[in-house]
Amino acid sequence: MVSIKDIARKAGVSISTVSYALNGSDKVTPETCARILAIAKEMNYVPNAAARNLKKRETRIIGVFLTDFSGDVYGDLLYGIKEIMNRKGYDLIVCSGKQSHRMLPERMIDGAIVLDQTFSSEELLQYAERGHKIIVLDRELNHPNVNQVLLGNKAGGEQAAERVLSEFKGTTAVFCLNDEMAVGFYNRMAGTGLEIGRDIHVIGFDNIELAHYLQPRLSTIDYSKRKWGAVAAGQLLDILAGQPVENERIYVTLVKGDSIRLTRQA
Amino acid sequence: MVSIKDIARKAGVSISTVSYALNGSDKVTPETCARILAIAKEMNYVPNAAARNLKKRETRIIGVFLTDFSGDVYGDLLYGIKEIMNRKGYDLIVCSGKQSHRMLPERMIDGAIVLDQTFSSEELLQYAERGHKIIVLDRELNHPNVNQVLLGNKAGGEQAAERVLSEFKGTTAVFCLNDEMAVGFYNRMAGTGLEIGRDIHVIGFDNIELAHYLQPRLSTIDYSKRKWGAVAAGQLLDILAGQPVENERIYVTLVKGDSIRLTRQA
DNA sequence: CTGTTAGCGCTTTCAT
DNA sequence: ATGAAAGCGCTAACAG
Repeated sequence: MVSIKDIARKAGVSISTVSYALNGSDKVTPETCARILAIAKEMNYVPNAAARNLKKRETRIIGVFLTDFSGDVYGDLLYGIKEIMNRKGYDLIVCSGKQSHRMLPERMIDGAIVLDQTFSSEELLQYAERGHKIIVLDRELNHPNVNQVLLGNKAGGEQAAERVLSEFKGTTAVFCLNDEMAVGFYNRMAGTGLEIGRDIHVIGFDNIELAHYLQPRLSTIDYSKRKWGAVAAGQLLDILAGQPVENERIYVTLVKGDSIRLTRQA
Repeated sequence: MVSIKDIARKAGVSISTVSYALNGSDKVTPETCARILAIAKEMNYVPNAAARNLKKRETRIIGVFLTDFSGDVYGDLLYGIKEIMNRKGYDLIVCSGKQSHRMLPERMIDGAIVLDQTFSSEELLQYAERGHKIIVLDRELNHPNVNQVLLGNKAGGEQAAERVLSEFKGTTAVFCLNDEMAVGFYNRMAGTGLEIGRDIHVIGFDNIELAHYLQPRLSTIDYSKRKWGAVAAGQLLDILAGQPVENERIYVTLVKGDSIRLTRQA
């Protein structure tokens, strides 16, 4: 493994000069800099992340914690996060499972975006208390180092559901937690003689792609997953920079399908 | 940030004793060990990953590189990988995008599983040449530090497709790269008057959940994504341990739908 | 069984 | 403009 020490030796300069050159400092003459860079390239030098992290006390990586890796929802969400993070020179890693709980306290990442109920609120609060910066997407949590971006608002979210239920005149209504559960419900209903949209009414959440292809087409609550991620990322960057931020909510809307029938137009 | 130095001071021992105690070495008496552990806990000590990584020259983390985070395929694949990795005390991080290309050379991870064509084969070969261990899922690559797990085999894979095409007697057959493309193709065909399964025949790959809900039901190539991931993980662990491994293939099978009609039963 | 010590590779003051 | 040197937090000889 070639280190700056090797480069320094070969270039006949000190390691600090190499470090400066490698980091584009203007403390080194363009000539020296160019020479060092050339030697570094020739020697296939690659900086060592652990050493840099240890010294700088930051990794420029943020972690996203998910309950699992499956599901249609995460793709856009992560895209939204990544887009914002990369723009600010932060890298993104996605983690799941028990072992991932060490990442934040052991300082492998500079901050976290959490959509994973296996992190208890006490645990997160403890991290926050130690100075770690966290955005939660799946709960409310009050701490200077924690911010939240939740779904729904007075103009859309729960109100849409409430309106649906209040206007609904049928016999049985089912409000599924999300579209995936709705799909499971569809499957369970198949062959029972009960018809969705007539005998039983279903409404989902997330508006996954599959919802469009169900028969009858699923009514569901939609929102921009990418926006959700982007807002979360922006907030994390802000609190990492020591700026105060307000909690935010992502608008949600009702996408009408045929799995539920209302008396009036929704 | 509390370090082993702080613990050592408080416990009245040296930092090496603390380190030994923390790592469960039998070089420390149970009493000393217990006392140190208690103090560590009391002080909310958490080890610093960067320092450990720097010293030990390993991170016990492996990276999975994907072209993007979306899609139905990755969930099971990652589950398969994680299951095996965690069992051996390795952590898993999932990465995507340009910045993720630094992870391996900068030694933030001990090895990589690649399903991402934005990594050129030359790039991967270069990493392998420097000693990094890699499993590729999306190409063939011959190097002692690289292994591959590809889909398909003589009994299933390409042969299924070949058989489908050879037995097919219609006018137009479309072999989509994967189910997602097939879905796009269905949508493009909608309202054209052409009927899938009669005028145009389609076969996909991956057997994503959505395939079951398409009308007509999509014929597709199926395989165990979880197995794919598990085999890849197992191979990576083997080459990390310095053991020789053989390239492997994952069996694939044809799932017959109504999007293609064969003369004989497939 | 415990302590001393020498780094791992890097950044960054401070001196020259 | 460059170098010397300290030290980030940890592990692991080696010495006692």
